[in-house]
Amino acid sequence: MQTVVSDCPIEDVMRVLSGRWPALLLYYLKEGTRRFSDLQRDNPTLSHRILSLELRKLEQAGLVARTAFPGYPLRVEYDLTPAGAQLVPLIDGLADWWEASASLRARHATTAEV
Amino acid sequence: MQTVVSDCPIEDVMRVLSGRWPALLLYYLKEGTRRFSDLQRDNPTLSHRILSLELRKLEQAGLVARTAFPGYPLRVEYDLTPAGAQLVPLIDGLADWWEASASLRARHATTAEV
DNA sequence: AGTAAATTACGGACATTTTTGTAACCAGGA
DNA sequence: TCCTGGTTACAAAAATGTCCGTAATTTACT
Repeated sequence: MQTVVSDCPIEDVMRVLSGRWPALLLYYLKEGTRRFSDLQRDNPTLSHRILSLELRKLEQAGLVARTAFPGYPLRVEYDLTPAGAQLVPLIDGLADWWEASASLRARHATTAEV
Repeated sequence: MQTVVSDCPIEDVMRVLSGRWPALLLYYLKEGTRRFSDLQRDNPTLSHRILSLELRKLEQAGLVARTAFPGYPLRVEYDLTPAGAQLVPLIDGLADWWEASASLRARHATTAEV
């Protein structure tokens, strides 16, 4: 997913949102500021290395802001940027569509055919 | 991206939309009925094997309908299902958000910092 | 006082799994 | 023979994970 094959902006969007974690992380962050370890505890199946990589990706995309505090045990906080906050309702929309269209999808799904 | 780690429907949504092709294919299909070979020509960098797999994924998810006609040179048509058609505007929303938030994202992006 | 251990947020090397792609093959007509 | 819409076997690449190390400081123990 590195080369661009169309000029649609949707391709850039999916480059950032693709994968299991980005949308989920945005969901956790929409609740407010979270520390690295909070996010780690929130989803135990996500290794800290991947968490780190995903956060960096979201940061570079400008959706998440990282704030590091100097001090004893390190402390780093993550928040949504304004752009990230704007995105959240759109993702909510997708989730709502998924639930609302469940019967519609089931009717047309391959596996549902008799 | 096969195991479920949360109970959020967004995870199911991303399982279907993740990757470079799903959103793009929906975009082509929103213009109307497309044949396999049409979609192949529309994006030349997509191998016909992957096209086949992606279409099958979208079909199983109930977003795309496949219609095979009997006959000489095979003919198979793909269309959006009602659920798929409902999804398109949401994807458009993401694309719009991406363009509208460009400056906002740039301001917060890691690489933009001085 | 000295030493060991814990905490937090990573980074690097490496292994494994998943995804994506390539090449070749099939059917059944025109 | 070519066309269409696939499939299968195999190869490459990308995503994801495990394990270990590091920094600086507090706490725990003796």
